[in-house]
Amino acid sequence: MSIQPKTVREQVTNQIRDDLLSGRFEAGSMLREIELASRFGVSRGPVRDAFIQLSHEGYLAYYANRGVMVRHPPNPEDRKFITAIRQDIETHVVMKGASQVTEESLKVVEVALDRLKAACDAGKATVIALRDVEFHESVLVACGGDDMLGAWRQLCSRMLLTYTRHENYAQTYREHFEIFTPLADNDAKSTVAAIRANIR
Amino acid sequence: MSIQPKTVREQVTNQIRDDLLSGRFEAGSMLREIELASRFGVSRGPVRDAFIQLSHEGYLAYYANRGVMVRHPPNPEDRKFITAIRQDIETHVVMKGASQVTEESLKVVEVALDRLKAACDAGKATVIALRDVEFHESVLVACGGDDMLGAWRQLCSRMLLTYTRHENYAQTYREHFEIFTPLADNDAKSTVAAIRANIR
DNA sequence: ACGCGGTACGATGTTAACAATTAACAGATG
DNA sequence: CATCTGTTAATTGTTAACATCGTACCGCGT
Repeated sequence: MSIQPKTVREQVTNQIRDDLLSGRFEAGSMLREIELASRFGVSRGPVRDAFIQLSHEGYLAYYANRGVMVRHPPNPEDRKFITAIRQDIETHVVMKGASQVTEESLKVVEVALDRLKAACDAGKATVIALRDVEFHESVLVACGGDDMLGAWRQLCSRMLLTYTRHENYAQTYREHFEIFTPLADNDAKSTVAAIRANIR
Repeated sequence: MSIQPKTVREQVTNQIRDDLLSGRFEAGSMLREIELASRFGVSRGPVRDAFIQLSHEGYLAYYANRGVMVRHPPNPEDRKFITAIRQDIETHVVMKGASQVTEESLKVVEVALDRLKAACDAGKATVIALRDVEFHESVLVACGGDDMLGAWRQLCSRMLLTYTRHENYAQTYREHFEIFTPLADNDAKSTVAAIRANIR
């Protein structure tokens, strides 16, 4: 069921994003196309594409003719504000689309939930963070929130850099399970309530 | 003072964006790298980069191995919601940063205002829309809102596709002038009030 | 010592050729 | 007749070579 990215560009993008989230690149440092290209054994093209993409996702800052810089995480003040906006967007999309969730799209959400569970069991914080976001994204997609997805991703990417969660991984899973259950019943209000309890 | 984009990629990106905003590409149609590359007299590389960028800005939808599709404008319901989020973001950033606007960054805002005025005088709606957004962006940058800029751009790009304004171009300019004036005095509250009156 | 300018190097920007993938279509097959 | 499969044309994905830009360094003149 899990779909492996096929193009080199996607693989490179995902790998670099993972490294960024794991803090393997120092904030403020410059990333070089050649270095990463040789590390992955590919040409500069896909790496370049990945840089553009990750710049737009908010992880990197692009400077023409000079390269990309690893961005710093948002400050606590902005972080709080971003959280609020995120809540608003998810609320809006779910309220509007929960009633029309199909069996098919619900399946995708369920897969995302399973993957989150696996990550929680494994206990790797950075992976959990990623799966956490992916779950929320699947919910938005299921509710037909494509129009809002881009902006939402921007906000989330900034958040991921400072992902902090209670140590209780079991609860992380439980909170998301409690989003899934009402969603499966097309119960918008309860779904939103669970989401608002989870995002904080 | 006006800064011409230097790289081919930027020029191509801007040109395609303009065409999209002017409705010269039909929503739902596919865009081909070769066709646009030959039209601009450049190779596929920069066009490809532009496609990635514009996909992330929300104008195009990217399908691996198949190309990019011109996206449809947001429906009225989403449009209303997006407007509200935009207001919130601009309010947040200005409230936080209006007091630390430098002479230098204010100059950029002023240039943006002049360009908007020129567009209003000329009376070309699509150009006005672009300059309108650029003005707001310059305000955000001046207030140090880099962290929020990506998400904000996403939202605006969706809006631009359905840009509707009163026919009174002079008033469009006036409204923005009234944002600029308090900003120059580092008056956050009045600036925000003017912004909220303008975004609707 | 300090400032200035030229030069060399390393990086990104761009290009064109080649590889891989997709979708449509024709023909075989049941 | 419907369906499956192999072919083909068109398009995107990837690569490596070349062009251009920015920076650091070094020598020169003051």
